Amino acid sequence: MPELPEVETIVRALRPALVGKSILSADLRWPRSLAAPTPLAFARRVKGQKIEEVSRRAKYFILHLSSFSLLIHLRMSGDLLVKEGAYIPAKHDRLHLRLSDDTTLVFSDPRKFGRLWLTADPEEVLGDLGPEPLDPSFTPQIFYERLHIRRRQLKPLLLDQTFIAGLGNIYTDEALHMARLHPLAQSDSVTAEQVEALWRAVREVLEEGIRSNGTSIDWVYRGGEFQNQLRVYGRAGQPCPVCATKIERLVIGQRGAHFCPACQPFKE
DNA sequence: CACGAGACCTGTTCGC
DNA sequence: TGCGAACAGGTCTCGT
Repeated sequence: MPELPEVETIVRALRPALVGKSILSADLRWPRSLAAPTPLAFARRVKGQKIEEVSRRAKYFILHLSSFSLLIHLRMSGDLLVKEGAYIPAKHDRLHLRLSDDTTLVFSDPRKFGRLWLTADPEEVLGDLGPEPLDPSFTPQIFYERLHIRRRQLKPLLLDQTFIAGLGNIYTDEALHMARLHPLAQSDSVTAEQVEALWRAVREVLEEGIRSNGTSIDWVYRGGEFQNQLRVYGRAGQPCPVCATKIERLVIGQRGAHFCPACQPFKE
């Protein structure tokens, strides 16, 4: 589920419920969700830690603890919620953190792809991430340079978290459509004007997504509204909102890519 | 370096 | 109704 806007939505929702609380105990219900350290060390180190702040980097949720950072990547189906009082574990719960105000932070993850890291040095996990697209330091000039250093198809490149951090399958398709660029276009052949359009589109779809509290589709529902504004994602066969041409779907890098063949013509 | 395929997982939906 | 295939918001690793 979660791309940058969904993770940002969760951060904003959970921050007031978590900051200032202490962790009384951990119940790791699916050990393989934990990337590091070992389950035993995790339980020992996390106990008694105070939650100082909650933030996000790319699609990573970050709990800043007294002496560690707990990083959580939700991958395809992960979710984080805070439950009040005595809590009955649910089927897909992978971690419970019992908190000092009689609440429980629950990491739920049906597909078990999500990962947790408890580390004193978050850079070990986050170090290879590319620029944060909504950060002021991410400029069209930097974007142009990065696009032109390599020769890659645009769609897989935008999904590459070392190239740009936070985009996933929905928002890349939406951004490429808004910028009128074909998902298979070569990164080093986009003009400065096209880069400018893509730069603006990436930021616009992410900001729109955040304003809508993210996208909720299928059985994973978070209360977001952005699914009602999708222009191409998941709309194969339906009319393009701009020109009414039928949206097409291609598989690129094993991911579905949705685009309008008229608005996003393929050259070369 | 760029790209495709396979793995990791469970659940839902679609076609016959 | 049943049953297998396809598909799903992500990322890693391996082979060409």
